[in-house]
Amino acid sequence: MPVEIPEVVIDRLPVYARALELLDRQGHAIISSQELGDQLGVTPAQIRKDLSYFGRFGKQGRGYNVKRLLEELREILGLTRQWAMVLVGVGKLGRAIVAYGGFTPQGFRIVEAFDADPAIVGGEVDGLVVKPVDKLPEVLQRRKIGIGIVAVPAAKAQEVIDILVESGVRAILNYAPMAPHVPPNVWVKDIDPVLALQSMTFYIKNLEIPAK
Amino acid sequence: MPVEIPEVVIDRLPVYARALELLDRQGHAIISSQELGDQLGVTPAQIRKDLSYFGRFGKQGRGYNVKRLLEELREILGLTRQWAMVLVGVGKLGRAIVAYGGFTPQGFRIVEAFDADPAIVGGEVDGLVVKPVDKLPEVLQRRKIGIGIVAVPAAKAQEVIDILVESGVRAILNYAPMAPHVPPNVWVKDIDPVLALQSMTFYIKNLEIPAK
DNA sequence: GCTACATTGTGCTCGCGTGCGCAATCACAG
DNA sequence: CTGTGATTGCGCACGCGAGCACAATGTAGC
Repeated sequence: MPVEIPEVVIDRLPVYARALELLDRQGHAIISSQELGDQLGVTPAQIRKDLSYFGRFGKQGRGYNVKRLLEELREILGLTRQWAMVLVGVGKLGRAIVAYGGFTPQGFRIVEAFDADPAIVGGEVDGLVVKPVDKLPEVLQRRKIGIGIVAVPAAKAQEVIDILVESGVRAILNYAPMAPHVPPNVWVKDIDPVLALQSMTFYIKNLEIPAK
Repeated sequence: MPVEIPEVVIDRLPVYARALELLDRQGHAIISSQELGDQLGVTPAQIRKDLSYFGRFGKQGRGYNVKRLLEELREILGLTRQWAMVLVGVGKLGRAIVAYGGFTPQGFRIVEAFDADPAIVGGEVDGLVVKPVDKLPEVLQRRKIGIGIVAVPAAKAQEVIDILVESGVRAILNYAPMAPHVPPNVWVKDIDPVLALQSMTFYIKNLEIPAK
């Protein structure tokens, strides 16, 4: 089974997992690819094809056992363990990220915070003492942390990313509005609401009356 | 020129625009597709093909005039005007979004804020008085606002999205962790850091020592 | 246990986006 | 004004992902 799995497929798996979590909480024991597809806005064939990369989880004539499939997906995605993360950049955005309650229930936890500004270093955010960026390599390697969150100004971001990569981080969640350069064994996902807005305006620009 | 333009192309244009802004600020007057591609991590052919959907902006043997191309892109994307937006959901996340300084310099401004919680309604955030969600349709139609930001709990999000759509909103920036349903003439982009993390763990799950 | 029905798993096709390769074109030097 | 060098614009081909369609298979009812 050494078939190369397309990245788009991997990107969809967490979406399926989330839907299954909800279905489970709602008490649904079984679901068909048709129903799941309707809920998520994808074709049933898409779902079946995606899942078939990893095994045969369904039963003909019935569908998928919700709990079972959810567990399989969590296993595939590596979500059965806790993930420790470091935050770099404890400005306004960084503080909002720390305060964001969405990570912890999914097993992601920020365990260290860093900043370059001496005025911020030493301070406390949500129980974490902010450390200077110089200490990043040491702390990362000692604690074997694999995920970094970048919330520094765009101009400083590549520098920070380089340090994270050199310190052994393998996944980066980048909030800085820039295009990161990383080696092929490191994964980056950008969180960029402005880019999202700027592409949507293309479609609506002719249809909206300018705001005064 | 009624050629259908792929959505992926539209998604890349803001990325080009941002790079050009930086180049302009740095004093570069001209840039080739090769150089721009190197900076952004895309192939030069990609950039040239994308731009060719909209016109001929370059000069053979030279490259692209940075200021000129930036202006063209801003025009294409509808970024030459101000965009008014409404925020729905003034909890912790909503407040962080209002406080986020990245929208305004790009011409996007939150001009109204709504919430369902009576304890929040009437309060003030960043100069905006929070209004009850029942007032959404009225305010949206009167002020002709075309963009909505959703920052309510997942369970309430579809309901809010339905109201936004009915009230004439054409673009939605969705921070709720769910899969929205909208008619084909409405555009949605999801901002979902957890999904981003959950797909990256697939690639690094075998390589990281579990955090204790 | 047999029949009718539903839904999966998958081979295959189709369409679209990506990138190649080259002709067209522009700047500049001499 | 002609030659050289560089870079664009674009026709075309390739590859990959999405979805169709059907055989395989499990379930439930009688």
